Amino acid sequence: MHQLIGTMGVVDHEQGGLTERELDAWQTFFLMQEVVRARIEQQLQACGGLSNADYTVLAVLSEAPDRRLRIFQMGAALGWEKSRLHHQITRMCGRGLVERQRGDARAIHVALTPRGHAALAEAAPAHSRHVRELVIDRLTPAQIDQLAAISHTILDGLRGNAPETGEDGEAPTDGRAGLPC
Amino acid sequence: MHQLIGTMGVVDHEQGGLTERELDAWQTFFLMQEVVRARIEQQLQACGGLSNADYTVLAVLSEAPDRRLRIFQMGAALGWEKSRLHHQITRMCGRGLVERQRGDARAIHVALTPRGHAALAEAAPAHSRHVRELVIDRLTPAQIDQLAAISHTILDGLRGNAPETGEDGEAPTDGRAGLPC
DNA sequence: AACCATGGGTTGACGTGTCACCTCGACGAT
DNA sequence: ATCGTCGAGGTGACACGTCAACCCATGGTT
Repeated sequence: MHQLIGTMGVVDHEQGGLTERELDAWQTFFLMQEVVRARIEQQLQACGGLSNADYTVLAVLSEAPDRRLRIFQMGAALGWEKSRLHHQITRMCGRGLVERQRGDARAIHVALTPRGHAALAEAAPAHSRHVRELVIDRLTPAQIDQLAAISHTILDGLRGNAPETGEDGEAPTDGRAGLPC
Repeated sequence: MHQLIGTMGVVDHEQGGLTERELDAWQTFFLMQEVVRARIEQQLQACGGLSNADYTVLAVLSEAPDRRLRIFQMGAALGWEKSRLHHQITRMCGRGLVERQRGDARAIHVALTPRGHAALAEAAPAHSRHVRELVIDRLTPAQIDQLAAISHTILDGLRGNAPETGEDGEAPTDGRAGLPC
């Protein structure tokens, strides 16, 4: 089925410079990650009607001190944008999985409801069994460590060069004539 | 910033059974993949206004025999659902990146327009440079091979257990009483 | 006091992806 | 000839994420 034509066109080899091996690694990784993501999402949806985002939020909340967190704390914990989190929580509130609690001044907490906790408890075993089937059990212990090491390395690299959110120092005067490449 | 609380709650260790190392590998992998995805998307959007999906479609088309493909061929090549592809192509048609061509009987081809080819050619070098920065150059050659091997292994495993699209043999008579776990 | 900067939180519009369902021509069996 | 069905393609509703802008309380500056 999948032909692995992935993410890179002919145009690349000459100019950007990825060797055949690098290209293959990247394309295969990218496809794999897409498919794994999709499968996880489907499985979670099928057994319990949670999205992966739902599950993640529930999991983080269930680990929190009082089963509740302030939004920006969750954002920091998950590495999510506040806006994404807001929308997510709004949707989950609508389904009764979590609730917003306005603590006296300014502080808004998001708390796990009994319903949310039940949903998590019900979905968790099947979910981790599924992760095991799809990924963990396919790999040798050595490969699992390799994957962890690779992921850590890449993440560390990413922490360095931030996605330039108005870094104030770039092309100060020109009127955005061309593309910001 | 990121705290790696990832995708799994306390509930898991006991029941579903992932060891600490496995859990860490999975969570780190998942986070890494999310962040890499997001960065690639941002970069592509910033230089040339393409989404990653756009880029992929353009790349596949640019490699095709006559710079055109039938939709289902593209679907097979990319491993995408026909519906996703349809929406994607509709959007890209709207922007003049590709065009639909109705060949005499039944066959509908999607063809790269000059505009689409130009967009791809413009985006490609920066894109592969970016892939290099984010991923390839962070890893040792050995790690690149490991990543490729791991990805291939997982993908092969996935080809086996399909996502059960009406496999005709499951729970034939009951009225969907509980959850389909 | 008036001012503005910051940051937590919100909102809306938009692009993306999935699901379930629909159309329609081709083809085979009766 | 009619029916069934199969596969290519399309459609609409909805969930998810991102972006940019906004609200508003806090906490300095002057």
